[in-house]
Amino acid sequence: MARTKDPAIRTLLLERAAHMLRTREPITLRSLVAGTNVSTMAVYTYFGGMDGMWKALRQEGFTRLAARFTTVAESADPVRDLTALVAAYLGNALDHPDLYRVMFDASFDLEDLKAADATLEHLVQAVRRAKDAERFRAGTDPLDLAIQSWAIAHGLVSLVANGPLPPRTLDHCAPMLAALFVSVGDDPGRCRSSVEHGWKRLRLPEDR
Amino acid sequence: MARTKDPAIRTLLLERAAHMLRTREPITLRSLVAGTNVSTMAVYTYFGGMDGMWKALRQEGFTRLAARFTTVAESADPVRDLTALVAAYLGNALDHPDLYRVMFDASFDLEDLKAADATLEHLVQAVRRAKDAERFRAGTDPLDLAIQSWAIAHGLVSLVANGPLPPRTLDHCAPMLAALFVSVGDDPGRCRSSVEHGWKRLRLPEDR
DNA sequence: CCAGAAAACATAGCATTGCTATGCCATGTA
DNA sequence: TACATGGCATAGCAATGCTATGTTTTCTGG
Repeated sequence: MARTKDPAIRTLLLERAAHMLRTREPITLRSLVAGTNVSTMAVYTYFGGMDGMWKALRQEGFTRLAARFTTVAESADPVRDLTALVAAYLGNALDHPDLYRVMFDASFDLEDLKAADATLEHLVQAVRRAKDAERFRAGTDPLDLAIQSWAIAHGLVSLVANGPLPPRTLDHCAPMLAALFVSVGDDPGRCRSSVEHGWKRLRLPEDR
Repeated sequence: MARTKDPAIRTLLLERAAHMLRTREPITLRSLVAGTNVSTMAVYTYFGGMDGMWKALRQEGFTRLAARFTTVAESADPVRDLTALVAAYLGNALDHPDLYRVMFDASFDLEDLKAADATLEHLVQAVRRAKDAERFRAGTDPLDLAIQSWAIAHGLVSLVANGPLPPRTLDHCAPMLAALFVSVGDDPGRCRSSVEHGWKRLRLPEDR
């Protein structure tokens, strides 16, 4: 009945946007389509405008984060796994700092919230497993502890990604997580070991 | 030898910008000077451009934060005071959420860093007093613990101010701080009491 | 007291931004 | 095979930040 959209163009634009974000090129409507052989109108047919493009890019960021979370294998030690998830969170943010900034920029709408919730759910599950393994007290709310872990990770990484603090600041994450886990009932000795093992998954950049 | 700048114009523009930020009006070069009887050039003579204006606004934000910190009276309980400082931090961010967003937006330069360091120093001093009072272990680095407290506050408040999480999320701050303080040696019972007393200073908005 | 100069200030115009109006063309359907 | 629908290209719009240029004001040196 009519011409159909080509999804390849959508991903082409998104990848180009992500690339320009990495290379610190300013992303404008015209600079985005320059070089490609699509016109500015493509941005409107596929995203409804630049705002929609930024939103799609934000979604892409959460998708990548979720993908990275799935690479964290489940072990017999759920506290280790939880720490590893947080380490993966930091690693993802460090690998794509500009994308991370975009993800938590202004204008969080309902769809973004769902994406954020989906990634948060990974943490919730890990907390739940730790609670089932009786590492955490029975009264512990998995969602609460997941949010607290998230807040620690996000607080550190956003202070680092936005400039105020140097990358080595992220080393504070492990002891902070350990303090948090101990406060909800984990044995200090075991906790330290679990966090250390989980934390090893994070590879920090050299230039810090 | 020449005409001199009128500092009143500078503060007029800054206050107007802060007001427009609160009322969610888009701040553009022309909209900023509209209504006032200064021309667009004033923005360039006083700030060197819109970027400079945003930077000045960021500085203003840190100044307000520092002013709020000074309202936190020193008591005999340094852990309580430290908690009260963090509560003041959250309160300030909640009172001026848009200004807070601007403060931690992109483009942190050296001057912004100094302003941030100055406010961080308040926390460092509080930690130092707590350490002197032997609430924290001797090996505790005041700067480290201050940064960790900052990260908790910033993580929570930025997740709230940017949308993903509801305001009541900030309630997590007190237990997180307590967990952190206990992890560096404070007695759990005393810590809980101190944090509770310091936390009371925060007045959360009703609509949460 | 008064020229002169330097800096604040006003006006106008520039390139660039995101967006929309308009027409063309490809493609799936009847 | 005709046609209508929606993707696509072009051109142009208002608004943005900024700069060039002239005017006015005010401090200074003689």
